[in-house]
Amino acid sequence: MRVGSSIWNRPERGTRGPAPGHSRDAIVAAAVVLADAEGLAAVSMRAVAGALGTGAGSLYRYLSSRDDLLDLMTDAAMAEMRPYPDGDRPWPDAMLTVARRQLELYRRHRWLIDAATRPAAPGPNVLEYFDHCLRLLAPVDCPDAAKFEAIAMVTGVVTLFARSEGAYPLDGVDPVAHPHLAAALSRPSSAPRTDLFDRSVRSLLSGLLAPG
Amino acid sequence: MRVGSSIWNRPERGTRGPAPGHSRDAIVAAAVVLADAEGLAAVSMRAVAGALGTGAGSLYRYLSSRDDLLDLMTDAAMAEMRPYPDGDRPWPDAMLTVARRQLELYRRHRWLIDAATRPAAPGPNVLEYFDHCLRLLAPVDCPDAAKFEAIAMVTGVVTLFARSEGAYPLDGVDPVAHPHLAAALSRPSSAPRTDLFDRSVRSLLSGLLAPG
DNA sequence: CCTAATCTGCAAACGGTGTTCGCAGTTTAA
DNA sequence: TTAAACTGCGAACACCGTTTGCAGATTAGG
Repeated sequence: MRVGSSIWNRPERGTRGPAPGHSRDAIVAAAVVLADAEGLAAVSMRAVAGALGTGAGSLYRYLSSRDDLLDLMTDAAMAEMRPYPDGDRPWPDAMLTVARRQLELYRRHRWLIDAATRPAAPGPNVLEYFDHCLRLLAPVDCPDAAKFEAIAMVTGVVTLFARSEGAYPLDGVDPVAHPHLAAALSRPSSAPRTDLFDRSVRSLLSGLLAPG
Repeated sequence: MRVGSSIWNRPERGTRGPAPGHSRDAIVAAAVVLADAEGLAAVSMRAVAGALGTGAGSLYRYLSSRDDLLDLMTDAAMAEMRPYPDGDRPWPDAMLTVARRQLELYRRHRWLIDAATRPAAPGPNVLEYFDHCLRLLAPVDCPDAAKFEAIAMVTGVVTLFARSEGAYPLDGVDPVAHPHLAAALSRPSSAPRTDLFDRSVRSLLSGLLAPG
């Protein structure tokens, strides 16, 4: 994890040579279109290059790996988190607003769930996200480390919810082997709780950011 | 998601033909050893077959795809969750114990973080896990749906913690672009909170399982 | 017991992937 | 003007999951 070799501080091109026919932004934009339409697995170097009318090998003039492309895609999507709410509301409300925006972002770009979960060096828009969350948490009286952890946990919970929205329901459970499970599944489900997301975020925040 | 074609109710072999030289369990065990040592990406059909002294194509006599193998690996690892705690302790303590066991499981098999996150039909040991959690939550007075959601959320938070333990620290943040972030990173971190995991799980449980 | 159906192991092949490399041509710095 | 550095490109490499065809072994049914 040498920061010097990261995609975020490597220049897009040198000063010599002919003008490049493409750009990082154009490549990333094409990859995002592809991922939105057909999922992250469809984002192959050949497919992205094909969308730009070139060959797979040519992309390596702009990126050093497919992982770089995924990092750039992730950061480009995080730019859609703007604008961030002001700090004039109670901080739990403001954080919940940010979390909701993020959940909508994950719905808009389902591939982000996988792309953002991958270990990677955070790009400028991810850093901006962290920075704004810290700003919203400024009135909270607790150690910085706890704030970091709380932000990371809220972010993670958003991904959990986004993931769960595409999950399959349980079915065909053996009532002998798993009695409690079968019983719970056989009971008619009462009214769905629409506020599950809000409750999760709020209880996590209050639990992790208690003063001390 | 036809349950009839799932790996969990397909017989391992028919009645005719010579005795097979391998077994699903042996294949899964070899794959787990490989994943423990070199990660999930190293679990290729060729590598697993090589560890068993055969060819990649031969594995398809026992499994129908690599996804099947990953499903079997996941369920095999979940078997290590046993034994489950009794229901004679307060349910938040019991659930926390289960969550801690799961975190240890994820530390032992880091590949499980990725394998279990993948959408898949739950195997018998995963169903058993759910069943035991529901048993522990039997004294709680709230809808079954809320219990399902709480269990899923606790499970997800465990994966979040397991993932975060392998993350890289932030570094080299521009104090002009991200003032709050740079300030928080420059302040000396106080004593680490060792009870972050417990607090997260407990606050989630209390927030999601409030009576009603 | 014999035949036919079925299974096993194996090696080769297919289409796909990310990535590297060499080459020809173009632009710029010195 | 020369040399360095860059561009695009296509072929190639080493993998990957999976399919297929075949020889040999086993078993079920008559």
